[in-house]
Amino acid sequence: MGDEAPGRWQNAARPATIGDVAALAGVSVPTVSRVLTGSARVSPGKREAVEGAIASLNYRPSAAARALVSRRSQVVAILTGDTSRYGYAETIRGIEEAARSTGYTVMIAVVESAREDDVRQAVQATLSHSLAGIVVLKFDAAGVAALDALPADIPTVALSGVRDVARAQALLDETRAADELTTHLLSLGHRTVHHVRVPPSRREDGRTTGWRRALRRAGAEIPSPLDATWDPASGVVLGERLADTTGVTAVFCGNDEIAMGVMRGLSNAGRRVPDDVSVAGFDDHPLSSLWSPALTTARQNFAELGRRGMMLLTDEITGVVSRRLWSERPALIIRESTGVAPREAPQTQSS
Amino acid sequence: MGDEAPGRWQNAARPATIGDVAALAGVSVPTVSRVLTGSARVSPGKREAVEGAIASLNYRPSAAARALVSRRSQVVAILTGDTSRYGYAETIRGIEEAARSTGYTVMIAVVESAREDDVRQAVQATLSHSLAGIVVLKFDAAGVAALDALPADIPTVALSGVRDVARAQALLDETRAADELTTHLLSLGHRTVHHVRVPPSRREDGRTTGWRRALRRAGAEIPSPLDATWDPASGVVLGERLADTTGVTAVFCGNDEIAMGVMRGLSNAGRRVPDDVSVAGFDDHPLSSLWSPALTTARQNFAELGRRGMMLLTDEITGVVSRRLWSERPALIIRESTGVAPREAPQTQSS
DNA sequence: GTGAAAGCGCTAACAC
DNA sequence: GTGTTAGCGCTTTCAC
Repeated sequence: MGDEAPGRWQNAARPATIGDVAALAGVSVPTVSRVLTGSARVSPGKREAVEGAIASLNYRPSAAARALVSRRSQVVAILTGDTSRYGYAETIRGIEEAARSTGYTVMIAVVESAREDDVRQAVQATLSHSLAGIVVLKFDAAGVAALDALPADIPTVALSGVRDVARAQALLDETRAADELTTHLLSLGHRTVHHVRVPPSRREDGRTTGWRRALRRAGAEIPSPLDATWDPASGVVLGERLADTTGVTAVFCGNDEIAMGVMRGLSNAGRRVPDDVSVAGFDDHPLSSLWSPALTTARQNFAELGRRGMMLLTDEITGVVSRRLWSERPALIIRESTGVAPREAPQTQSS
Repeated sequence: MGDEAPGRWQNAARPATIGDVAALAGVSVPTVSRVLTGSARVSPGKREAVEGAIASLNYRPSAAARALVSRRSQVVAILTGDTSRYGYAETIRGIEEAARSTGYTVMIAVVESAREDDVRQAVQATLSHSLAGIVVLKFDAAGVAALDALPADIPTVALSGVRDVARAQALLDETRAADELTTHLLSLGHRTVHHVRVPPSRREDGRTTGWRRALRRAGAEIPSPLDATWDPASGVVLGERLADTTGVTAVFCGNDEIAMGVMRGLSNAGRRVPDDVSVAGFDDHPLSSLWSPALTTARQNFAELGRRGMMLLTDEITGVVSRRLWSERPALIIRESTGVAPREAPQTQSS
């Protein structure tokens, strides 16, 4: 034995197993398991021995083995079309916070587009990892498609702006908020409100629906919405175009970043905000209050949406009976970018 | 048999296993495994039978069982102090993109603070999930502490602005970029450059070091840096304070969002940017080019940092010999917020 | 309370 | 090429 290389196998990087703990503590493997999971009473003496062994071996139970045998997991997946844009990132932060405080770990699966192979790839990758449940961000077409592709037998929560009775859901009532914001603009004397929308998740998003509803109720003309991309710079071109359009005195934008682009475009074209044109955004982005002029908007509490969604998911997982719905109305934030309509609509300045 | 409730067990929600596939295809379990993993040649006939069975059973291999037996995993963890702020979110997006294109799934573990229990909790939670490797965002004190707490025997990559020879690393050379930006400001005739920094990851971050180095080299006075929080609004107060300080004609801010706050504060105090005071940021935030005046900054390609970091991790995992380092210098973006120094330093306006 | 035995779904080692 | 055997690290019966 003296010939053997010292610790050739013993000191290998193999992590300690439950068997090592049991051996060191002088108990059986199931007893260690009972201490770990608290599934049954263990005598104080053995419990201490086990805890000592765990500490001295720096033992960590294998999540893979646990998931395999118990058919349960402490991992929740987030299925989403994006991770870094403001609303998405904040929602993910909320989910992660609530998950961590409940002992879950989050896994992220990005659905690149609503194309069938992208959706299938994301769903397959997700489902192969034994999961406790799934949170789907139904913020865009990719998220909507992903939710549709999910089997019904796994705990799932949908996060979005549109009610969907089939699943547990947390939502921000953006239709109501957009209605209020548009109505506020009309109350300032604007004859109508133009609309620049971000890429919709379905035919039409709540923000557009609420805007349309408010105009219809007021009997105002309903201009065709302009389509921006997610890139704030796309708003610049649209702002310049709106500056060239007769009768534009108020613009409601799908989010604050697009609104900032639109304001830049308007100002490139010599229009002053809010003197010539009022501009409102949506979300209450952290930079909106610092912008000049500070942006009128509707505050969407995305982090809270994520937290509440995760709480609903916990209910789904544990089988707790709940309303399966959480909803909040974004609050109007009136700042400097909106004001009373100009006495007469400014004329087109270009050529 | 006719008495048995139809499909009482057969149709239970139990997902198909490799055994089900083998039975349906009329082959052995290992043969199915060989088709799945491509670990050995399988005759075309059996391969087709297996693929047919997989499709008709909608079979998905269990990641838990695979990880358990093969001691390998297709999951990489991201250890980070934050998920939603701009640089973090973009970096995570880059990691996820590169991971997905290589067949990995990402798991997120947030380290709440650099406090020992927060770090231990996050590290333990991470390591219990059998992982292929770990990417650590060393952007803040929490990330630095987490990296230190990680065992050396698991593939790891550090992402940050400071060189660290012990580990594979991707970095953005912010020291050089901050030096360049400061030097640019001095070349515009400013006698010195004030500095507002974001919370540093260590004693001092590269941005501050580069700023200090440029001032020292030029023989300029080195003012004490001002400390902002991560909240852009914290810049407003500092901007107002700088407006009250004699001799402030140029300010270099730790990131663009703080710079926007500082500009708002300066403008609250009646200072014009860049006529009275030049302001530079760092990062090239998507809104920086839309701000009025458009922000001078250094572009940090965080998404690329994430992608490159993930590629380095793949090398670490597969044992490919590589330089274990990727680095890029942020490019200077000169826009409207910086200009030549005013003829004489503006006097304090307050009281 | 505690241990022995079984087995989760899969891959690795080894025959043939 | 293909099947048989063994076993990854745990939890879960089931005796005692």
